[in-house]
Amino acid sequence: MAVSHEFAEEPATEGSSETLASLQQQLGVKQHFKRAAEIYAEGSQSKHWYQVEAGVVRSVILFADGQRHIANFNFAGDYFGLEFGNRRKFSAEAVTDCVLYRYPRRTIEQLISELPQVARQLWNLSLKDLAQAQSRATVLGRMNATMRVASFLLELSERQGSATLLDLPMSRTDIADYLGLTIETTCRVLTRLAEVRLIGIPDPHHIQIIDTRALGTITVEGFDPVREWLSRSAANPRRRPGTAE
Amino acid sequence: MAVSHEFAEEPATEGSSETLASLQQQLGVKQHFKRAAEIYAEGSQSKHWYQVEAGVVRSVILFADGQRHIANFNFAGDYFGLEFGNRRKFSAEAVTDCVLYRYPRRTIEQLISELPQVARQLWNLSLKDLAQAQSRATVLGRMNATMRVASFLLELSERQGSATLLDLPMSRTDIADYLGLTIETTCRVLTRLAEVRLIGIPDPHHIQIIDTRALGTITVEGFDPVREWLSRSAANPRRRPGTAE
DNA sequence: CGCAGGCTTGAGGTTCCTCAACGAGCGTGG
DNA sequence: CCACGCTCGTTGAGGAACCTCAAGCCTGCG
Repeated sequence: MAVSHEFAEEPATEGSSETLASLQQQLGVKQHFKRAAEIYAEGSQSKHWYQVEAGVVRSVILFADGQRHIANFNFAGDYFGLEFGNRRKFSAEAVTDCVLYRYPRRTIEQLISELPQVARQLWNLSLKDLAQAQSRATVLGRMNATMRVASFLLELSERQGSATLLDLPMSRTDIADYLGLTIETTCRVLTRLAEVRLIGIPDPHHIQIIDTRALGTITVEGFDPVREWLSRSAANPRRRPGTAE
Repeated sequence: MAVSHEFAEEPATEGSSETLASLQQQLGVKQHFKRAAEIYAEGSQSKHWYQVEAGVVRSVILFADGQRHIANFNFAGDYFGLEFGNRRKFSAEAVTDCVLYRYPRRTIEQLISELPQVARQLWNLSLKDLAQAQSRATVLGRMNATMRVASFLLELSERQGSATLLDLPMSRTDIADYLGLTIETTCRVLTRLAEVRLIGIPDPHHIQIIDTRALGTITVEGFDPVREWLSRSAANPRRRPGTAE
């Protein structure tokens, strides 16, 4: 029931989001998935699409050589599973226990012809996904490890209402596969960001963002405090403030 | 009542695309752009969308540190410039001299409400762009330089009707910025692929694909003939690759 | 002929990956 | 209760891949 203000951020839509949201009672089937459960498999028929009511879902693709790539994380309110073509290009898995609404795909045709507003909303959802996918392509194509992690943290922060104490429900491996890094590099960067006091890591699944602005500077300008810190400590091996030893 | 046509199958562009295509005479304005001309600028208002009639267009984003990323190349028949939000996130530039149809964005609203088929087609275009953007994210996130170049050549081949003699209208710099590599690395990989006889390079803007299957193997399984060739030539300088032993 | 721009190639350096080990948390069973 | 195995996260050492810097080449053009 707590589903209300999904994609109401941009004024681009004329406040008609009620139309789409109101459908979930009529058409949606509520489903529960345990952590790590598969919601649908890569290559299977795309007969449904989904909305996350609670929990987190990841879209995963596996390579022949064993590599894994995560295309997206879907949080409460997000829609997913709308694809072109009849075959899934990614599998969807529950990162945490989660609750989903499931919609039959074939009703889309009716929705579109009967409710132009819904058609517009569905299209807008895809356009937003497109913008996000393009943004990720630039991240993966042009950013170094520190920038990628910083952008991930900021993205997560936005998704959580600009919170500074972030909840990281996914594993380090998930983050690495999302950012095109190895788990080791991901770990190291997080450690370094904590060492330079841009973030705090109270426990592996929570991150306190201390300096949002500096994190933004990293992603935009490529300034790398990790490297900065390394050269500083090399030039001036005096112990940094804060760390025991 | 129910539309029997389920979902558009594989041949998505054909069949119902007449509706959308037939609009270009009524609504489209034909425009010409010289090579390297800017069609629209990053940050400008998105008041139009386009279809390429002839030539090639690139979508470009610039970073504060001077880095450049190409989100997409658009060839004859492609649509581009449909975005979420009112501001361009990328600029569009003519790779070659080109001819475009320009459509006013505001007519979309009318089209959608009056012609559900058109709404469906527009949405499908975005879904295809989305799939392609996600595919590129995995390429940039998980493939090494050789795999990226190979996948680029195959993509180009498909776009050109599975041709084996490819036309490369864009510069090496463009390719590098599209693949998230430097121009030097791009050059080197192409040279190596030619040395191992997977491709031929009659001139810098044409590439002959000699072994499509092997190129596919590179992208799918990660097998790297460049590396293979390097180690072989080190161990046995006269042996030619291509036959397993 | 000289110049400019795009392409190619080489040498050296940096980043990130690979391999390896270790520790913390946690459920299971003795 | 502790021992044990297991997963996940963290850290270090060394190497590979790619980038940076630099030079040389080719073609087209004034």
